[in-house]
Amino acid sequence: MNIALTLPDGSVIKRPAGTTPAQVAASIGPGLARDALAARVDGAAVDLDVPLEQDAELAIITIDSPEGLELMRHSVSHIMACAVGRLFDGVKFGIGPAIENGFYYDFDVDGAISADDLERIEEEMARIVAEEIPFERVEMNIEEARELMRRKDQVYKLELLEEIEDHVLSLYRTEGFIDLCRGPHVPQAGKVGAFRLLNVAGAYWRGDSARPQMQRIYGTAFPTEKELEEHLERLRKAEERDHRRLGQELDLFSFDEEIGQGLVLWHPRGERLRQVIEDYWRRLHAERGYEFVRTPHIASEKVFRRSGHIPKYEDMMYAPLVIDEERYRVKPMNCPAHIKIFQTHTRSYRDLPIRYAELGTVYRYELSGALHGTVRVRGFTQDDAHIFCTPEQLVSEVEDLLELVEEMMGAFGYEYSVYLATRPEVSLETAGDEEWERATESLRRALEEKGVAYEVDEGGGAFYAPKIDCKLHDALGREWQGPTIQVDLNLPKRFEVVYVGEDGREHECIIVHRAILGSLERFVGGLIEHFGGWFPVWLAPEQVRVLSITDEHADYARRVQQRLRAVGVRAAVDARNETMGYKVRAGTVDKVPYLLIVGDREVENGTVSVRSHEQGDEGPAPLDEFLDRIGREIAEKRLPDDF
RNA sequence: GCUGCUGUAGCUCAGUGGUAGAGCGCGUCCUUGGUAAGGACGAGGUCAUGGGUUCAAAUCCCAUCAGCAGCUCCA
Repeated sequence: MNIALTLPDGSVIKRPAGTTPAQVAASIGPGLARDALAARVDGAAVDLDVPLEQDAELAIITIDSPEGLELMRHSVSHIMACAVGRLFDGVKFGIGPAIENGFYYDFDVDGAISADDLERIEEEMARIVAEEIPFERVEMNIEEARELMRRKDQVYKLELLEEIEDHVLSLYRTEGFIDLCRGPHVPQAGKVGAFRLLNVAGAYWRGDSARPQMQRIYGTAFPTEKELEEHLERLRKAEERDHRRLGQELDLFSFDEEIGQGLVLWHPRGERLRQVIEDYWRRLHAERGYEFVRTPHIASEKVFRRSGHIPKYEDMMYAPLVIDEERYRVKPMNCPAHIKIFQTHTRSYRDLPIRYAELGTVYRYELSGALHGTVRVRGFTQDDAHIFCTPEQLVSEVEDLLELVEEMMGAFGYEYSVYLATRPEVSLETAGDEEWERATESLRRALEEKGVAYEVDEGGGAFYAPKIDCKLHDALGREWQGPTIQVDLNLPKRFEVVYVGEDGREHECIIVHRAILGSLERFVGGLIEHFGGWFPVWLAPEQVRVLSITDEHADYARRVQQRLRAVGVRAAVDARNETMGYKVRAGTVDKVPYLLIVGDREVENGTVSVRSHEQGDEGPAPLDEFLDRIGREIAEKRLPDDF
């Protein structure tokens, strides 16, 4: 009896029942036979040797598809597990999935797996590949599987089996290593591409810090050695952009053991960068009717009890300071203080909206292992603001915010995507369904009115607020937490924040809590990586460096510096007794966007010889012309060409 | 916080029981130079901190502190 197989191109072929996908692939061509890893039959992924018994849609999976790549990586994780089983005694296996860009496998072994072991494991894997060890699918019922894993003393697999309901399940055997697995897998180890083990780290069994910690080995695999190399090259490139590395190389910030973990020391260059950002931030906020306030770093615990932060977030707050027998806390947020300022007067609806902004430095406890450069720290500066408004004003306030977000993020060359995050499952109950609904609707309306494309993040809101979250896409294609706009449903009630309405009665105020940059520390860290340290001119800590060719040109160089400084350009002079090549290199290593070389010709003609990061040597230009040009670039916040 | 790795000059790193090293940077001198490293000489170290083992510790052991990777991807 023949069955009809429909191929992805729509053609139909007839084959005897019992034909396997491998045979079909072979009949189509030797190339496909060689590249085939698995098959898709009526949408379900299966092994190549599964007999086809009835009419079906059939697609051969090769390494060139995302699906094939993932499958191959998963198979490599099994090969790695097999190798680890060969090399170490009494290994207990956890799980080993394919992940984005690679795979991992968790092992429980005596002692630890070291970075040196990775090489041995890789070599063993290479042998397994060379031996073309087959991947054998074994089906058994759950009792047999349990018996097997009991016999092999695979406690983690037994635990996983506890949770499986299917009666018949599949296992894959790669020589001595047999693993519960849905499959499919490559037919034999020789079919996998180029792989590399990357690192080993601890990982809790099932991500639970109460459970045993296992050794997780991460690896990556690609169809070809070339693609693998390209990927490793990308990893190296990302490392070169690491803000921690650039922060040191460019002398932007540091940390010090005696100062404490997660506390940033901003050096002059880093602080200059920050101030440029802050000045820009202040200007935009002033233009949009914000008023600036400043509030203390510590406050009586009373206020944080009232705000609800102590009961909810005490774990993240620092221990109390006792002052005159009263307990104080280092502030973890600025909101209560802004509310107190609001409440120093009776507010009429005529006064609203009131927008208070503060670059407020707050301190929060983060697990020591979670700290990361300036991106995850224990003390950071929020670009915080609270908008006090009437319900009627809410939509237009949010619209205004969306404009602000667009303007600011554009200036830094960020694209971003927008999410409307709705009420989470566990959420503040003092605000009723209706209130949650109203606030969420206002956010939605503002997005619609502004024509902002957004996705709904169902249940992704804060405990106390629906919000609009923006995720920034950086130059390396990664995502960063960006601007957030939250309608606070908690604080107005707790602090009884009210205004007098047209009707002469008190009404509860709406408080919008928002941050555009988030934390200055994190934002600057992200910017460093986004630009790889080559900041656009408007941001660069040192915008211009004037290089004198010999001692005789030092005075002219300093005059040029003065002219630049007079128009607000951050300029330095390198009059060191060194060669031009040396100074040009130094300026390049320091990532200064413009180097101006001055020698006899320039002194004589009142020019500067321009070397820009983007163009290289541009030749001489009259100083006035250069002043115009850089002034324009700074005013326009011109971004590098590839942004 | 947990697991593993790491901590030597300002930076990057070598040194693995027996007198502390290199390159870069820094200083001085020579050199006065035209777009990514000119030459010579020199200064610079409680080898993260505190204990321990040893005739002897940067090196071995313990603790502490800090940094790095991961702890999110699930049969």
